[in-house]
Amino acid sequence: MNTSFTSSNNKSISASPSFNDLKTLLTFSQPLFTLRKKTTLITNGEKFKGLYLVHSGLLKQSQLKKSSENEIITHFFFPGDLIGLDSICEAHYSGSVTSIETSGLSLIKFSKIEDLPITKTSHIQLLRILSRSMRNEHNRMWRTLSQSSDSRLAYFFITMSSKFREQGYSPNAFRLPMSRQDIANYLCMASETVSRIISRFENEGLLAANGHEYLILNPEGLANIAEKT
Amino acid sequence: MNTSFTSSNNKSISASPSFNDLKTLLTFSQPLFTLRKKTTLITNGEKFKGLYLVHSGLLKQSQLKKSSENEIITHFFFPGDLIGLDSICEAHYSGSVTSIETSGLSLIKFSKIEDLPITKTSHIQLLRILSRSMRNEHNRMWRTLSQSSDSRLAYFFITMSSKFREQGYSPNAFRLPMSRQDIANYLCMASETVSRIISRFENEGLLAANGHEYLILNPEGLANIAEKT
DNA sequence: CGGTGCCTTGAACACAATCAAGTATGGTGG
DNA sequence: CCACCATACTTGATTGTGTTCAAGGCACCG
Repeated sequence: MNTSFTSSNNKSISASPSFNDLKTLLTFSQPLFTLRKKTTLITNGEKFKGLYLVHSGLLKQSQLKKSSENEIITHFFFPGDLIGLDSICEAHYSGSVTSIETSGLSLIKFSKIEDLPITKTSHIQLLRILSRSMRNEHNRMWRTLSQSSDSRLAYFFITMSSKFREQGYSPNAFRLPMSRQDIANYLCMASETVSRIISRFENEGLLAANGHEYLILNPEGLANIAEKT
Repeated sequence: MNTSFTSSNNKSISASPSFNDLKTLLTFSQPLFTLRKKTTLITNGEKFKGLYLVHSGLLKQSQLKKSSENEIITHFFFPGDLIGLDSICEAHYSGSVTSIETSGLSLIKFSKIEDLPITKTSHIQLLRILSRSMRNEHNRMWRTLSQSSDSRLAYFFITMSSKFREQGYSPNAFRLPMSRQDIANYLCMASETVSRIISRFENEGLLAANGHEYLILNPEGLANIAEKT
């Protein structure tokens, strides 16, 4: 493995947008527990138990299609993310959630929203979080739908890059634990296509990839590709 | 025009899921007003003013892509639907909303969520509505992303059919005021593709289309196509 | 070492977009 | 009411992007 890549994303979570908005909610948080890599946290159709807060690691939420056995990944959960937002007010979780890396989690337990003995203010906070995540989803949706594979993948790297920047890590050198197949399922393409485009990006000097380690060499170039149809 | 098609969807709205959940909210509803066909209700980036309740007609919400001039339609709003749910807790609406048919609307006015002097119960109702619409969005998203054009269009007709059934109209004979182009933009395909598939469905005896009037002849057949990849 | 899983690369194919006519339809003015 | 035009819709031919199928490479681990 090439050691010129810096992999420094293993410290505990710091500030994330969710945290400031959710102070009240977090007082309900139960003790932190560890989930080994490639372990299922939530199975498909499981009863809603509350929200999970990710402290470390990486998880994926996926829907399995009945017809074929290929999955579609609807979310990656990074440290600071809340798992289950799309199931608040529902009886069951949607899809299944599995850890990609060994992850640290805590459960914010409530079976129904009414069980939360919290104030009007925190309800508004919840509303705001839901609303924001809805808009993000929406944004991601039409991007994925209407853009070429090239711009989707370029945008993916840009998003990852700013995620690391927000958390105080280098935005230009990071490790993504998910496999090519996972990235492909997230962006709705074949893993071969992901490989091919990454190779091309490397030839064009946009980035360097070594296994799961990535170096962003030309952020502007990537941004240009992400923005064009 | 073939008169064997029954077009009976011009009575006022009846029960819709939203209504039971939103009684409190609806007390804020301002007087009903009329919007002529092909008129803009919300321009892109407009300041958030509140939710609009659709009483009659049909509207579309769309994002325009800067690069090309083709739009992507993110929502159709039928009677009983609320416009602006994805912008609650935001300063601005997302995208623009335009009437396809002459429509009757009322505004539920509030600039910020805090302005709503409503109870904890109604906040929970709002949360529930947001949550549900988030899940529906999600569902639609992965469908559109991962299914073939055939199954997307088949699913579209099935969805429309059950929408009419829910509102007490015939699920097998209805009028859809939107153009082929609108349907295409909603499903993220070319209008030619919509035409072609509809023609094929007609040849296969699944449905009959005459302008904007549609007859569902074989719901099970359509459902089969919708369910397969 | 030999295995297993993941990734890369090549070649052929398929689906849907685009380009290009040609055909209805609806609205307007004479 | 009809002639006309503009717009929407349909259909065909061609192209291109991305999938699928297939083979080979590379690293990790026993």
